[in-house]
Amino acid sequence: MYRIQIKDMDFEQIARSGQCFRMKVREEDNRVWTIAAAGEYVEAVKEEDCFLFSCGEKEFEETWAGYFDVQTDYGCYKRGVDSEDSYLREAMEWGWGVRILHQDLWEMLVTFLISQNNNITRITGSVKELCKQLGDKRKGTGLTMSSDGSWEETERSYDAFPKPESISSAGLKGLSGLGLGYRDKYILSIAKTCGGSEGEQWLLDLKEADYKSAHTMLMEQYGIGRKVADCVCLFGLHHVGAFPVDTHVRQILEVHYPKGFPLERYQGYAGILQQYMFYYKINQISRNKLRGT
DNA sequence: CTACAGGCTGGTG
DNA sequence: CACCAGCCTGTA
Repeated sequence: MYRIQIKDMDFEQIARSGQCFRMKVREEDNRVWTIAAAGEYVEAVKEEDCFLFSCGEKEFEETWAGYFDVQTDYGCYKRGVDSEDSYLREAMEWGWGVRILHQDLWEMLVTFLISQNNNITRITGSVKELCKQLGDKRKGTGLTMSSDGSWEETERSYDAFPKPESISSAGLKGLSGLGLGYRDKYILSIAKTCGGSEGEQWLLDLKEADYKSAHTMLMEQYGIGRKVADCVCLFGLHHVGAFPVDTHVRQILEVHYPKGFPLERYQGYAGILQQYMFYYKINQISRNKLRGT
């Protein structure tokens, strides 16, 4: 186990911000967050003023510190926002613990192909089922509270995200029943692109490319348009200047930024601000419930 | 029942 | 170029 203090971070908010679909609370104990990413698995709980992870310090530093973007000070971004911009201010206040995760590129390609013209509930279900059907079964370590009230490490099994080759060999037939709908052919196509040594090289090239070239490379792929390409850039390549415009963000822009979002002002990190606004928007319903309206 | 999901493709004007 | 019908299907 490993304890660490991380500012500006909240699991609930990150999990509900629509950037990852494999982070959820344990059914048996809703204090425990389960996180599966890039073939690894970890569980974590929030304590007084820090977080407790089920892994050791070494694994945390090698895998999860990067994943949760802990080295980045989000306070800087928040302070840089226009004090006159009340919408963005409110959004950041509401989603104070939102961060942009460093997620696996291949997983983001598949996940955001699934996300198109789709809703979060169904995306989550499809990703879960995809891993269950085609991913490796693995053993990981989780957290369980013992009778004396202290946390202890316990073994868990989980489904890893399937490799490109697993999806390719499954074919359209193997992808049916996952609730993918017409997106199945896009998933199969990207699996073929990413599979083998040639596919690995393509992924490496993508990682080395700058935002603009990466976006172009992504747009060339079957089923990937402007929005999905931007999501992959932001969540899979950590080009935080990428600013995905979906139906929600478009509505936000129409209502709150009729003259356009000030991208020039926030050049290089507008994607982070987009995430606060997106989170604020999609959780509007639960926010209204809290207010009693 | 209809409308709509963190859109994209392919065809048309 | 701009425009847009059609697409799978679960959920509100």
